[in-house]
Amino acid sequence: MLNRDQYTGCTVSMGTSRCFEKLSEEEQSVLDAKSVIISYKKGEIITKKGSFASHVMYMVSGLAKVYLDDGVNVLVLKIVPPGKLFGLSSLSEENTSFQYSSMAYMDSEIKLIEVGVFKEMLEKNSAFAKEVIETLSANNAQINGRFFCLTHKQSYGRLADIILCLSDMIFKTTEFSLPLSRKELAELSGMSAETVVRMLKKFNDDGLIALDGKNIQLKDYSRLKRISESG
Amino acid sequence: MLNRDQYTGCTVSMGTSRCFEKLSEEEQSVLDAKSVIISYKKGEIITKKGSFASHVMYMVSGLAKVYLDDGVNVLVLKIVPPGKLFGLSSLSEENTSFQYSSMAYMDSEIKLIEVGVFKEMLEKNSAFAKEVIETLSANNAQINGRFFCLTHKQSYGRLADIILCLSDMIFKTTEFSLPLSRKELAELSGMSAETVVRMLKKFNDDGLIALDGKNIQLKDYSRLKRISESG
DNA sequence: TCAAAAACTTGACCTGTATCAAGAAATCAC
DNA sequence: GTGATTTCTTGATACAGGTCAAGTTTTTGA
Repeated sequence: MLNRDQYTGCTVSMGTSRCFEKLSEEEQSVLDAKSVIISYKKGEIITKKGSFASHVMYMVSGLAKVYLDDGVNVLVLKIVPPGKLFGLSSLSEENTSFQYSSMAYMDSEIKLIEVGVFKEMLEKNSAFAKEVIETLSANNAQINGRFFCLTHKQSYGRLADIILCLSDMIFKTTEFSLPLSRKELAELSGMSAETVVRMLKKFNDDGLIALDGKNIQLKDYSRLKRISESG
Repeated sequence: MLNRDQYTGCTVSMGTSRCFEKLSEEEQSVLDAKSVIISYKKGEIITKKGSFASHVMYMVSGLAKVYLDDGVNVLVLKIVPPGKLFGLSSLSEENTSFQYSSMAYMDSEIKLIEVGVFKEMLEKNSAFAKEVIETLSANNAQINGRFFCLTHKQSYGRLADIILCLSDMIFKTTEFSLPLSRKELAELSGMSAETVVRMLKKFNDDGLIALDGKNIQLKDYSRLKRISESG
C-alpha cells in the first residue's frame, strides 16, 4: 500500500520562533527599548482584524487563538503557545492593518514589538530575516495542513486531532483541564458545539478518553491517533 | 447593520511577485545564471510533495495549481498565474523537501531558480528579503480567506467564488473557455464533481451564466457576487 | 478513423452534521 | 448566597451534499 500522507488539524506548529537568537545583544536591546509586555485576561481581545497594525507580538506566557470572523462564523487559524511570534502580517507594507483577530484563551503576557524597529532588524540583519521567513513558512505549512483536515476529514477525526494536539503540543501530558469551552472546541474543529458534546461523549463511552466536565484524560492514545488518521 | 467582513474562496492572490525589481542588474544576472526555464505540458506534474526542494519557481506563462494530496483527497491551495513566485517553502532550512505538489493546468513555462542562489540574495539584499516576506504574507492571507470559505460557505457560494475568481483574476473577461475539468473545479471549490455539474446547471438555468460545454459566459455578475457573498 | 478511455451528466439514495428547542448544570455579579 | 447569565447536554428534525450506478458525450491514441 502507498504511504498515505497525513495531515492534522492540529493548531500549533512545532518549536519556537528562533529569530531573536540571531540578534546581537545590542540589537536585542534596541528591540527591547521599543517593546512592552502587556497582560491580557482570559477572553480579552488582543488584536482586532482591521485595526491599525502597529506591532508584532510574542507570546511570553499564556495561550491565545488567532482567528478569522465574518460576524457569523469564526475560524481559528492557530493557537499561539508561549515562545511564538504572531501577528507577522503587520510586516506587510501593503496591509497596515491586522489581517486576523486574536484573543487570550487564558491570562497571558504578550510582548508587543513596535513594527518599525522589527522591520529595521529585518533590513539590518539578514540572518534574522531568514529566520522570520522560516517562521512564516512553518506557519503556512501548518495552517495548510489544518485546511486540509477541516475540508476533508470528518468530525471524529477532527476532534481527535484537536485533543491530541492539545495533549502533545500544549499541555504535554495525557490529563489536563481544558481552558476552552465546548464552543471554542467547536470553532477549532470546525463544527457545532452540540456536535462536539456528542462526540466527546462518544469518545468517553468508547473508553478513548475519560471526561469529567472540563477535565480530559486520554485513555487510549493510539486509538485516538488512528481515528485522527483515518479521518 | 454591521459591515460583515467578506472572504472569498478565490485561489489567486492580487498582483505579481515584485521582489525581482529590488535586485540590481548584476544580482539579476547572478540569479539568471542559476535559473532555467522549463516547459510543462498541460497535466504535467511540476513538483511532487516530498521530493527534494532544490529550487523555487516563477510562472512565466501558463497556469498551475499548488495542492495537497493525501492519496484520496486533493485540496487546491492556490492557482498560480503568470508573474508569480511559488514553491517558497523550499527556502526553509528545516524542510528540504517540497511541502506541496503542483501541476500545470495548461501548457506553461516556468523558471526554476536554484534555491541556494535565491537564499544568497535574501542574505545580501534586504529589500529583496522584505519583498519575499511580503509575498509570503499575501499568500498567507489569501489562503486563509479561502480556508474560511471552504469551511463556512456552502457550495453555491463556493462555486460562485471560483467562477468570479477565474473571470476577474485569470481571464479578465466575462466569457472564457475553461481549461479545467469539472473534477478540477470540484477540487477548487471543495466538493464532488457531480455536485459541480448540478450547480453549474442550476446557475445556467437561473440565467446567471450561459454554459456550453467548457465555455462559460457570465450573464449576471452582480447576482453571482451576491451568491458568493451570502454563502 | 475507429475503438477505448476519459469526462460529463442525471437520477436515486443515504448519511453526517447542522439547527432548533428545552431542560440541567455551572459560573458570574452584586 | 442567590438570582441571573452563560454554558452544557440531550433529543428531535431536516437537508446539503456525498456516493453509487448507469448512460451519454467527448477526447485520445494507435
